Amino acid sequence: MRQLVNVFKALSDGTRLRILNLVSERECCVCEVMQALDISQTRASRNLGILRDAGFLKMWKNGLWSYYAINDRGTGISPIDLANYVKGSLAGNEQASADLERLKKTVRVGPGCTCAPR
Amino acid sequence: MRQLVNVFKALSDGTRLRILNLVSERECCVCEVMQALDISQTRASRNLGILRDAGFLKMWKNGLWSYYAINDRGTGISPIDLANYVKGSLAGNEQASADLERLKKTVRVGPGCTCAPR
DNA sequence: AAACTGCATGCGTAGATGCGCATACAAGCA
DNA sequence: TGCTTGTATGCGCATCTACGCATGCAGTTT
Repeated sequence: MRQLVNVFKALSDGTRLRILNLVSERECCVCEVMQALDISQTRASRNLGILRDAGFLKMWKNGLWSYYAINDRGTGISPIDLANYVKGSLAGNEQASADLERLKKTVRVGPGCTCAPR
Repeated sequence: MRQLVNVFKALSDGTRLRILNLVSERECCVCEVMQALDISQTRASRNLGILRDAGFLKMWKNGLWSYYAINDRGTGISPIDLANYVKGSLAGNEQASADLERLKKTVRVGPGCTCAPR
């Protein structure tokens, strides 16, 4: 659960989406990201690190430079099927399973509470 | 961009992931979510609203009750291909396009900065 | 009409987040 | 060994976020 939340947190920032857009094009070092996005070094480095920690990017060093690229060994994760994705990801989750169990025991509070959509 | 960020922000919370897990099972009214997740009414209502605003859920009222269900008319989005998804989503984005343009004009600062991975 | 019920929301607060500044660090060069 | 350079990080601050409390509101029941 926490891991899944962190994956989405990593994507919850415009700067990081822009970085992913860049790095999807080709691998980049920090200075290239700074220039391409016109952002500070701190900002570039920090957000690249967040994306790496979340599993989206891999990083390697070559001399003074740190290179970042899409992590092809990442955990597989599109908003139409995202709800389904979430459901699937929580399939073995203890808390989520418990939620589903309690859902079954849920009391339909009112008399008219029979859920008729549309 | 902002819209895409909001989609991910909506997913950046454990309570909301749990709610999605529930509502994927079947439509729910607020009181059911409260009970199944063992959370307050305020918390259930607010997070259901956030998921609705982000496009994940549809909502309809029936008497006193508000029902929520997966919005099947949502914009299509899945972390293996999520980076690719982001890239695709930003394809027509003005800022992202400008980023890519500036990337082309990027100066490779150092002499050894020729990006040799692995 | 009054009381009740399920849900939404303004407000306040504690904690999380983004990022600039300054600095640390490691690698290359003189 | 110093000096330079590309990158990482501790700290502080402004802002955002989640959520409880209290209350508002609409629909139902009596």
